[in-house]
Amino acid sequence: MPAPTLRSLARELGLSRTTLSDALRGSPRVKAETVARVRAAAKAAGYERNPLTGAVMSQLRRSRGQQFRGVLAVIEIIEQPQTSFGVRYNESLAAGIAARANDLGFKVERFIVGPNGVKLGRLDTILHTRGIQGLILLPAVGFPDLSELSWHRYTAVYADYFIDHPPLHCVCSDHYRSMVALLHELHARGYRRPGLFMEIALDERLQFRWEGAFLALQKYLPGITEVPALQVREVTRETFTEWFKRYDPDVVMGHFPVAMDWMKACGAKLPKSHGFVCLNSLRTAGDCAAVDLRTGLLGARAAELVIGQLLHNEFGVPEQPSLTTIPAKLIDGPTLRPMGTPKAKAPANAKT
Amino acid sequence: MPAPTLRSLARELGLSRTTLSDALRGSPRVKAETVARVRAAAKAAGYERNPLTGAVMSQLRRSRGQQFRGVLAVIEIIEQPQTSFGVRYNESLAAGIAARANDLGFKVERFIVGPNGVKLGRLDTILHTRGIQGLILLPAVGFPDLSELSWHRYTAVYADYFIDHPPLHCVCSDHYRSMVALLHELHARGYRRPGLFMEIALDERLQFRWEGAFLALQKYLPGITEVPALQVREVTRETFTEWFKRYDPDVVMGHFPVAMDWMKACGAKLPKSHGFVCLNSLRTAGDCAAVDLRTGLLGARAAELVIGQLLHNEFGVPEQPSLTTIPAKLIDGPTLRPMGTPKAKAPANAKT
DNA sequence: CGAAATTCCCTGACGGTCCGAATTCATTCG
DNA sequence: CGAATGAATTCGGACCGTCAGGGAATTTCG
Repeated sequence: MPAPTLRSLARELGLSRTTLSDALRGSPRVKAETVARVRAAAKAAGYERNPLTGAVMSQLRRSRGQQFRGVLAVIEIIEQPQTSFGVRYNESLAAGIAARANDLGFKVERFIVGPNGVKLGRLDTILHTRGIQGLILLPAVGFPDLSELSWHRYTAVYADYFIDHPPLHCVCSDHYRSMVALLHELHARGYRRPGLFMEIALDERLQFRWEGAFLALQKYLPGITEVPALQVREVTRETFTEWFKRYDPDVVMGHFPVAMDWMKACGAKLPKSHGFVCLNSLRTAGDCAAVDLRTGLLGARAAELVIGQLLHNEFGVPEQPSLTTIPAKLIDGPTLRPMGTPKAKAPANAKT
Repeated sequence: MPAPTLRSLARELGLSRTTLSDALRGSPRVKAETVARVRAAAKAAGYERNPLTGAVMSQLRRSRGQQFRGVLAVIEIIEQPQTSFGVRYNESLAAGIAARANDLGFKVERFIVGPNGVKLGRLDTILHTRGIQGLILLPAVGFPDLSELSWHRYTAVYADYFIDHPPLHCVCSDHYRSMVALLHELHARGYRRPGLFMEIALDERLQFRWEGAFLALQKYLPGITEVPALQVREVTRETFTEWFKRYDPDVVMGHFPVAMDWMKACGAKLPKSHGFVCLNSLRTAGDCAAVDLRTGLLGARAAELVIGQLLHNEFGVPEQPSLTTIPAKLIDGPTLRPMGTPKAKAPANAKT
């Protein structure tokens, strides 16, 4: 059975398509009794109005091709003061979202939930009155709870690993794969004692994907000397220096570029004697090799997903949430030996 | 002067509205020269295509058609004889694909590439003559190369972790997350010496995500006694038994249910003294706890992605491939202690 | 040279909206 | 009492950009 349309439904009821349209939108032009009859029949026939279609038609009809844009809400949940890095990360995501949304005929509006923004209940009414149905949630500290929103009205994507309240589709960088690719690259450049330092909280929210990949690859890349990862609550100069001197990694990976100074203070020459890679290019000033998490692309993909769902009239919490990931990319820099550089010590009896 | 519309512009140029529409979207139905002329005129007149309007219209036109909207090709690349498990896995995926595709008005057809099927070049012509544009590639052993196909005609998804020739969107189970969830569950049930055995080849194609998660979580779950993973080229009774006796894990995870027999032969009682979880429910006969990789859901999601791209006229290799994953689910079974069972040894001085 | 394939463009139909016109029915006024 | 006014409802026309199918003109091939 083909999906019912306004016209087919009108024929069945012996009314005109116009009356149906007006009735379903609750126009005062139509008698209340007729409205009720039409709505009941529509429900019985399984007719579903696509609000986006309606909006487009309306604007089209009214204003002669004047550029009409749909609206996406980009929502930030800010419970505590943000770090400057967190701000950069979210801005970069938002820029990617805005760019892709614009290509697809949407504009974005930012909302902030929390002490310095609106309450969740207030957001719900704002979105409702503005007719906004597509939401993109920027990563929040901890595990946010948005189950209060009237989800039957919205379709949404969370730009982080997972969210349980409610369980939504997520879009995030593929940290595991990125670490794997990074280690392969470093290995190809001749590094054999890769070291990883990290604040536990950063990796914990990723379910330790950075370290998980690091541990597994240390085992399976040929010729590696294992260096235990430095995982601490807070990375300080003292703990780093102690670790660095004790295990002497030939390349260091971590989030904080300041570690380069600490390494130099230990006598390391970058890139001659040691290498360094920052695990997030947004934390650097461009003066070292770094991992680009492709936040712009992530935002773009998030926008695509939400807009696709809007066009297909899919609202509410998905039956089965999925996670969409994009691998990161290494940005080369002056803190790494280039490819093909002879290793510090040429292997005596190399055996591939 | 009011904003120009497709129709007004068409009148000026002496063309039909359809030709304008096709030209502006770059359809191959219109001569290149005409396209250029139209585009120039549109620019001069200040006509701007509204992508949202176009998308909505397209959606509307298509959905109105009969329920049959096209055919998806499900393609298997079989270079070597398949294992019976491999067959089950692919069949389960295919079933999920077919079900979801059917809901969305698509039919599926199976194709086999390889010694017992068609050559790649032949497949290309078959797909072309049949007018099939949406492809879903089932997992292949190794890293298949499909770059020969005329990709500008197709839109595709690969049902595995990654493919480089060409780089396509992929859909796969989230093995890392699944292992994390499994270890948390086992921990909650009181197990403290989880053990993992695996054939290297199985984990290698997943970039060691099973073991990566295992290694990381062993470090961070409280009260765990670490048991080294048994990673071997081929799991035999001898190697398993030696490992099992030496480290005495209190719960064993692995792909091969036969290990239960080997454990029993060592004196283990399931579930009383030891637990067992099979890492892929398709390998079991339903007689043990197992991880359900949700192949049906994966197939469904793959179908959704391809159909979404078809409906949006997105063909060719994506600009940036992404990976979509779905977490697995533990199927409880008689080889695990239920929740809340007192541990074998109550901790003397428990400290949460 | 005739038949078949290809290239290129057009007509017709479509869904949901807005606006003006048409229809019905009650009320008011000459 | 008949006609005019007005309010309450419903309908028809026109419109947006798209898609499916058709047809004329050109090229290719037997």
